[in-house]
Amino acid sequence: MSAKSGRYDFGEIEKKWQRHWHEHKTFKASDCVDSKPKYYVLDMFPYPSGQGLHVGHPEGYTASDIVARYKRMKGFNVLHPFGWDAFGLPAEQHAIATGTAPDTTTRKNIDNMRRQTKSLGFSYDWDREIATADPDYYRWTQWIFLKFFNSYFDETEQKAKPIDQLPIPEDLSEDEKRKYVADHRLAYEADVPVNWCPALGTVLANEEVVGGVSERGGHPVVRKPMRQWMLRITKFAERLLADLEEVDWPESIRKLQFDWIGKSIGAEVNFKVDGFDEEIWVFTTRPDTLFGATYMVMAPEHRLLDVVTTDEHRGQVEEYCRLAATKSDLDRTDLAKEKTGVFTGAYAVNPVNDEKIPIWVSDYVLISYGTGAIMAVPAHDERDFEFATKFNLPIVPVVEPPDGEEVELVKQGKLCFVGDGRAINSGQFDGLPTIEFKKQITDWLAQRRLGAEAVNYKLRDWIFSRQRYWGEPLPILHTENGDVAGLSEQDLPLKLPEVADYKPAGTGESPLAKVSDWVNVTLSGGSLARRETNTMPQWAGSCWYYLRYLDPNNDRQGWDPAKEKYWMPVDLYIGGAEHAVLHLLYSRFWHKLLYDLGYVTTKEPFKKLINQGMILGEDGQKMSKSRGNVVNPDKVVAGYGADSMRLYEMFMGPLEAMKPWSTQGVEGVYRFLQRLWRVVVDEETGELAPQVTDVQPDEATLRLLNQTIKKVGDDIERFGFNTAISAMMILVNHLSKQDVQPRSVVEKLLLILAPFAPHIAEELWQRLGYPESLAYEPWPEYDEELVKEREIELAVQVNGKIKDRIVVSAGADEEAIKQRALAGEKVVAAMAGKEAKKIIVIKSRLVNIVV
RNA sequence: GCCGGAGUGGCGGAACUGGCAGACGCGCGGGAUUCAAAAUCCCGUCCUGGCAACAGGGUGUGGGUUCGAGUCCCACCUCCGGCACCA
Repeated sequence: MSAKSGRYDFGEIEKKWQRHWHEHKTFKASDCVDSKPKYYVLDMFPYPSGQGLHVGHPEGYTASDIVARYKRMKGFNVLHPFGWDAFGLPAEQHAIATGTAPDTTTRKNIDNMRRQTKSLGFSYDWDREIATADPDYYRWTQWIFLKFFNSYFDETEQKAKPIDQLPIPEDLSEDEKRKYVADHRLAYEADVPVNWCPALGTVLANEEVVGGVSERGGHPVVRKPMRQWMLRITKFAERLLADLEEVDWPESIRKLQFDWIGKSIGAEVNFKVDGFDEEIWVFTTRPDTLFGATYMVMAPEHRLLDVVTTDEHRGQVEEYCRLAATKSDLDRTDLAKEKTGVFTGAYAVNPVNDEKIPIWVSDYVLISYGTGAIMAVPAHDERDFEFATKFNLPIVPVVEPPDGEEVELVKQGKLCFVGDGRAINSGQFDGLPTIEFKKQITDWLAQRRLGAEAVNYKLRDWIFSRQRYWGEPLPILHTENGDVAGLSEQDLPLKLPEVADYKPAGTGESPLAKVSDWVNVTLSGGSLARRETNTMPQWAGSCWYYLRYLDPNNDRQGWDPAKEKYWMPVDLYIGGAEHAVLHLLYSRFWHKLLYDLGYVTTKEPFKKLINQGMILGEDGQKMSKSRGNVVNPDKVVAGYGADSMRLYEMFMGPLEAMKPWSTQGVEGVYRFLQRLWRVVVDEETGELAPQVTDVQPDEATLRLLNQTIKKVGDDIERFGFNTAISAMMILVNHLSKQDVQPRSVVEKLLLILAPFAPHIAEELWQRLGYPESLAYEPWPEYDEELVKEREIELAVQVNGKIKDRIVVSAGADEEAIKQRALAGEKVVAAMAGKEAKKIIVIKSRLVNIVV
């Protein structure tokens, strides 16, 4: 045991204050307090993995915690909650392998990660902790699903409405009515191609398929249409796009969402099929190139393909389609660069010139975009050009490029040109500029009912079901007469049943299908029904968790409207960039439904968004078990304490940047905290250091203190935590060199350090004689006058090179500065007798003498 | 291929709307303290030449604008991230 009993014992101190905060409920957030402005700081909640917390997690959590603690000191009523994204594949896979219930695994993992999270001293209101796999939580996830199921989208008002307000055409039979309603629900069933692995008897997610075979086991995977639940997110595409204008998000994330939604404006054009009473619609963004359409391509899955194919070509076409079905999306694109396709034997009639063009089938046309068929204009589309070249199809140029040497090549059909220009080979439209031509031809088509302006989005409807056990059951019944009914809200939650084993049913159904006494239901009237056995995807619970935090224990509503009105929107949302598209888009989508139905009052859920960067291993590589470079937060906390861990993660570099871990770097901030400790505490005795007295600080100290208070506050506001810490280091370095430590300076230092390193700040604050926690102490003010220097050193340049330095008073006028600068010996020497042509004086910076 | 972001000492990184490049930390070198070590403290540390004063060079590369460029403009190189036949 060391003789120095007063050392910085972070272990004891951190335990003590974590207990204190817990027992005093220091960070309990009070709802609807009108005397203070509110501030809602949210972390992206983690999946409770068996690996436990990763050093990447505390990075974002520390940043948000600093803001939360800072805002409390600035007088805000802060909501800072935490919870668990508890449904997920790993627990289910563990269950399949070991038989342990996912619920058991998940609880165990949550307990461990909660312990780890608490050990870092974040100021969460733990009374609001939630877990998405908890029936009291997923009851409301199911409730929102029923809102989707029981709503339709009113196109004219561009908003969701309750399904009972849907106008139904008069002359429909009961069956037709039911179908009409089903077709308008925002949650609906459809057959869509999914990754089906016959060997595993299950459907795989895209990331589980590598090179056409399953990631686990390497079994073949085919695209197979299967019945899935879908959410009609495409109806909200326009609003999801438009409202991106309202959020304060990184430009890159907004762009990502913008591109993901992928709006394009063009026209749909009707081509008759020669010799058939059929017509094929195509979508194009370049209706001005219609005269250059020399063939047509249909996707292998196109409804009319089988109809138009001639007997002579049927064998080839069917073989091609069969092959295409075995390709994953990835094979269709990346791996198979070379275009493939076969002729169907059929011809379409180009509506602008009545020319017959051959119809081909190729998988470079996607069934899921536009109409599933295209008019091919090889002269002005790279993909069509490649295809036409390979299969010797004609190339007719119809756009003359503005100028440049490639004009002739384009006109000869030897070069593909995709830009704007003037129309050629286009009959009466010749000479029109592209933009004008687009308008005219669209009108021309519309008048003849051969086409119309059309908008398409890359965004697809969301496949909202998984053939899994460990997810929210869809609250749906399939009745004997073939009807699909939502459960009534009183019957929620629909809990997951216990199952004998977690293996998939093998039929493509979830393990729930094997639980017959759960699946089979007798309705009140005595008729039978089957429960939906699909469960929701992992994204579901995270789509609305920020709302449940507002009122986590409410068993009558998902949340109290008054609390929603008070707390929303989330003022600051911090999390990883990997959720840039899906999670953020999906929750925006859910939020908009809830907005339309009047359950929330803001259009957008998250006002400001920050993405923390990834933390790499000490070797600069991505952390992974196989590389053996994973840093365990528990070890860091045990070795240096939570305050050092927090401080180091913030000191590493800008929050958004990707940066490598360095254990020696942790030691650096640890030394900083020890130095601070010794400024305040006598290490030998453990008493308050005798140098800490009530003296007035000297001027240099006072100026530095004021500058530091200003810088730390400003830096927190702009999330520049690394530079804030560096400023505090400068102040502590300065103080540690002084013989006396003015109490007033030390106290203010502790207050501005508290958001970063709260345990040591609380401990020293208490040792200075304050009985209460500093969590709600007002943030120190600074004196603007004391931030400015009294005397300033200026560099004196001659022709841009520094030759001398002068010290002037802060108020010195330009003329005086010039005189001082010119008087210096070194300057005189550097000017070598020449006349000063121009003298530039930048007050507080430098003087430049041009000769 | 397309779209973002970034290139600054041995390392992580600072540098406000163009104004003293390298703050702060790590590492390294030297010293103090110590029987010795750990810890701590002090000094030094962009590169080149010089014992030194000092001189010259320097923010991925090449140009440009400017009294002055890490910062602005043009062209290019490299790395990272995302998307990937969306007609």
